Amino acid sequence: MDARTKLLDAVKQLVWVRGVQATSPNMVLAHSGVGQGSLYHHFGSKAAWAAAAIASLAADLTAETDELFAAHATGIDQLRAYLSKPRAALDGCRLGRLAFDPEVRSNDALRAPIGAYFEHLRALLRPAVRAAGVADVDGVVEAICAVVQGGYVTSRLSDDAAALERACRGLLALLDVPPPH
Amino acid sequence: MDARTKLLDAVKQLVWVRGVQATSPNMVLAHSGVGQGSLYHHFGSKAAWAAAAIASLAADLTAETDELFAAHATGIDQLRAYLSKPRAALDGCRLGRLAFDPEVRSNDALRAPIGAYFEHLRALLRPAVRAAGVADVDGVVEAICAVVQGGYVTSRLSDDAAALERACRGLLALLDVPPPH
DNA sequence: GTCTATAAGTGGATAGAC
DNA sequence: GTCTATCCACTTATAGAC
Repeated sequence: MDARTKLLDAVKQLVWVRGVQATSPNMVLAHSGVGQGSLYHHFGSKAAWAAAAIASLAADLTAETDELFAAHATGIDQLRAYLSKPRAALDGCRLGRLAFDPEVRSNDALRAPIGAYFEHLRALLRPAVRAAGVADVDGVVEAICAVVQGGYVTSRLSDDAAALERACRGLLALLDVPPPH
Repeated sequence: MDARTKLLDAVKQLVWVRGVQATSPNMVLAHSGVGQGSLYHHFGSKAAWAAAAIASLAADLTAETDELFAAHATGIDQLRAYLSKPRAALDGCRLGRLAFDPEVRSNDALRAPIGAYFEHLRALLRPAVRAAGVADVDGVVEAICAVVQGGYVTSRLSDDAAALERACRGLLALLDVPPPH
């Protein structure tokens, strides 16, 4: 594995668990086992490696989400699958957790790929929600995105991994989608 | 206004807009107009002033939420009021925005008062949700908390203040609560 | 109580040798 | 491409005078 790959993997991991602001060049070096010279050879600045990591995290999550939606034939099955998927509630969503990171807030190059992921997610959800026969399609699409992101938040703050599951289960009940098996 | 009050007000404002990790003693001095000696006289450390600010922000928000619930007689009206309340979507919830702040995550004295606020909110929501006649009361209570917190997240990441409103409106529709006026 | 001075440690980056 | 050395600013304090 070349140095650039090692660096990018280390940054992705650190950004997921600590965010951008709280990740320092020294941490990246320690976690990647690569030297300082290499970091600044492959990436010109902190903003550069943070942007590369966020773009890669967004690509990963987009691919996983596409796969999940493609694996189910009907809109109802897709909604059930999306809202019942196992999630590491206390770790946070690798993209959503960055919403209030000061360095993400102040740098549109970091924020934009995350916004694009959510726009893509809304596009996947829209036909599924329409199939569920609700009246306010856009409102329910946004509520589904929000319940997952907010579930991560309340789980973390209540130190209770079950809160996210409970919120998703509650929304499925309101959608009148029967739970899995 | 004495120095301690000026300091606490400045810290509360900074923690709201920047979080704990990204707020430095120097910023607190600049925003309060107070000298360095006073800061360390009134608060022994960064953790001390951060804890005082979070406790005070939690007390403020608890009081506002109690007032909102007390102002409405029926559970349905309370749910409508809670989910239609105007919110500064792009600023973030003053408590929820701290969920993934590294200094809050690593310090239970900072996290606990926020967890207590959400527990109090769940207790307010529970009878209202029960009155709405849903089957999965705890699930729907958690979904309501989560949709608000997640609405802040998707609003911020999509740079679209309307996303939070849309999510709340969608959830109200699923709850079969008619919108305000 | 409030001030100024000082300090050890880290963050983010550059320089120049190999 | 990778290494070590060096740099300045800032963070989080502590010390001691007033």
